[in-house]
Amino acid sequence: MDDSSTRPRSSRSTGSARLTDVARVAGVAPMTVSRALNRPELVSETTRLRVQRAVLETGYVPNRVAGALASSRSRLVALLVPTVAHSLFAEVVQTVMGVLAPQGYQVLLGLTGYTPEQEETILETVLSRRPDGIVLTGCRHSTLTRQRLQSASVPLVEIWDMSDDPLDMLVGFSHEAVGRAVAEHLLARGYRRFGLISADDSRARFRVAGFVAGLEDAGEGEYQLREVGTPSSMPWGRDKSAELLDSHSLDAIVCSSDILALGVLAEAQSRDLSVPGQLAIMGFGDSSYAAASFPALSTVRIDGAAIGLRAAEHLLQRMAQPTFERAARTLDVGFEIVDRDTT
Amino acid sequence: MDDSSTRPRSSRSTGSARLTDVARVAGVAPMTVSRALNRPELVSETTRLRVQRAVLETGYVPNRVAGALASSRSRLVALLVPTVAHSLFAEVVQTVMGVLAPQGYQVLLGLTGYTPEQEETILETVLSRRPDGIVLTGCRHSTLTRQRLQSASVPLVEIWDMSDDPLDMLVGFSHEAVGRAVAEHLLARGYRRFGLISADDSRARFRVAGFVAGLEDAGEGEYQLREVGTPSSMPWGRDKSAELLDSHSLDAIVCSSDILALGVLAEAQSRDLSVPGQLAIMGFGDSSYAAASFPALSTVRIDGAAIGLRAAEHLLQRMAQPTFERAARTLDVGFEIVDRDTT
DNA sequence: ATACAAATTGATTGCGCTAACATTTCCTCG
DNA sequence: CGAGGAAATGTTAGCGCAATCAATTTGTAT
Repeated sequence: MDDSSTRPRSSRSTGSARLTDVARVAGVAPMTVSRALNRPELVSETTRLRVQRAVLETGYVPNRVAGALASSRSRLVALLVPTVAHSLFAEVVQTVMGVLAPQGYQVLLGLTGYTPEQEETILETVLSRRPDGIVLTGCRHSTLTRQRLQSASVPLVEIWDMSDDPLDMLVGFSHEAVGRAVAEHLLARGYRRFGLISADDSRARFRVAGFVAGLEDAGEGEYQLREVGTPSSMPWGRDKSAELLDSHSLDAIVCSSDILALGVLAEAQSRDLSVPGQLAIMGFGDSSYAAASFPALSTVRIDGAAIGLRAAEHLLQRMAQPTFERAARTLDVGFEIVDRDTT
Repeated sequence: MDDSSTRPRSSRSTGSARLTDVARVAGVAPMTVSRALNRPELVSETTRLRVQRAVLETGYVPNRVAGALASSRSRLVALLVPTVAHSLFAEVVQTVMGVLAPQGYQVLLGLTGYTPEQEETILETVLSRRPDGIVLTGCRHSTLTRQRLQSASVPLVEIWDMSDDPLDMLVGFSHEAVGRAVAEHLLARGYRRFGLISADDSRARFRVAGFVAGLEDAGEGEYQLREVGTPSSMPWGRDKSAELLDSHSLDAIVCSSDILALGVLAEAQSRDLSVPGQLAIMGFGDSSYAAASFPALSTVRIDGAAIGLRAAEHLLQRMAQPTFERAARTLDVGFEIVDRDTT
């Protein structure tokens, strides 16, 4: 009999169909419904179909909140990036989600800005959701952040950076190496007097440090540094380059992002400086528009998709085998200097 | 007494500190700890401090999964966009999160691609988390999607589109109106023979339809349409414009995104066509690089930040007052034709 | 047929928290 | 100084699901 008319409900219930409702309609035990939905291979074909029909009839939508509590598996991955308003991080988000979604993981997105304080706050709220895995941008975290991550013992991938002692897994590239490579590249092309325009975030600073180290190693070149606030934008690039050009005689300006470089380019054009004849310009990121600017922007290409892909894959592997391989795994995806028409 | 040495734990427990552990250390009831953390105004100053100290001592991180189950409030907002690899949607994500995070809401991100099927799948998994609110891109949903949204009765904002019968709240602009406005604008400038390069997503198609309607209303102009796949890219723009220019004599090419327009621009330059003298080009979106291309790209500006902001605000209001004002609220944020140097 | 293992289904219990109500403590005022 | 109410705290009982183990059915070999 199917007397589904009366069902007692406490005042705290949400009112929507539950597992037990489906079970009653299908004429099986709640546990069997749970299995039919989550581990169909444990259930006979006939009951599976009956359950399926009952689900449709009741309009049942599983409550994964309850499921997560009961099983201590949230099927949630936290993804923490500074921003999505930057195409490189957007690419990472896009790729990570593309890999995780088919595996049944949902993504809890967190924007940390560029400050450790915000990272700390957001990490706490994120951990309270008990994610099965975390992808975290950067390797420099506050002490509290490191403590929390360690005691949470959640599979973790740090991305977008290199470190000698990652907390768990790591997929990225060395910002210092980028800076050095750019320095060597530009020195080789004969540029000597550099302006540096850098965002005030820690990774951009590492690239600057690498650049300076590159000059020192070569024993050549001099530089002027200007920092800009976040988010980087064309006006920042334009203003700071104007400042630099007004006060110094420069061969080249190196920027911590393509968008800043575009601002520099605009400033150069407004001064009728030939690029790269009178002023060379170097960006960072190889954004989609870098190739389309005129002249086409020289820059450093970072493969955000590769980082996202590998990070997600590592995470999946670790989540599937939580105990296996606790040794840190580090992957350097490298970078590439793209020599277009501004250097 | 503080005999916190032995605490019985079932095999199903996760092992980390719970509310009861904090309560024992603080010497109060679990419920008091819950209140001290979630509704501190209900708790005396002294106990609040004792609880705070106990939290630090135990390293307690609240389990919001359990909290959500018990209270039927997840403090989760689902945000569904086609992609974040497009700066306009990234801007929406950025803004929505910027508004919601300070209010204690976390964001569950879903990428729907541009297909109703994916939207359907993702919506189901999203609903299983029992979000307190949903921001959904677009107004055209499958029947199942509409049913699910209605029976879930979750505060909902549809964005990025206009509709006469929104499911709940709506913040966007009319794609048809964009198409018409572009048609009128270009006709007024004397262009008559148009190429249209459009992505194969429904909203881009509406803009095309609007454009065509604009031509028909004016009784002037002719057009050739080419559709491209997603994601849009410079090569798509370049290839399709080459195809169009090879077979037709055109005054202007209208694209469904700036990145396509950049491809058209590249093709025009490779053919030594003067822009806009021999070929005018129109983009869509006013991406950051539109102003930086050479010549600077004419386009249609959409204020993604405004959409995200208003959508989040509407959602917050509705979530705070679930029963109040069930009447649909619609907001048209409009758009603006940005006339730069390619038209 | 009978015994035994494998496959399938069911009953119980608890994940960690908060709603709802009960109780105690504190304060105010006649 | 005790009544009465407000403020603070405690107790109980789930939220909806899956881990666990028990019970049943099915299949198979002798």
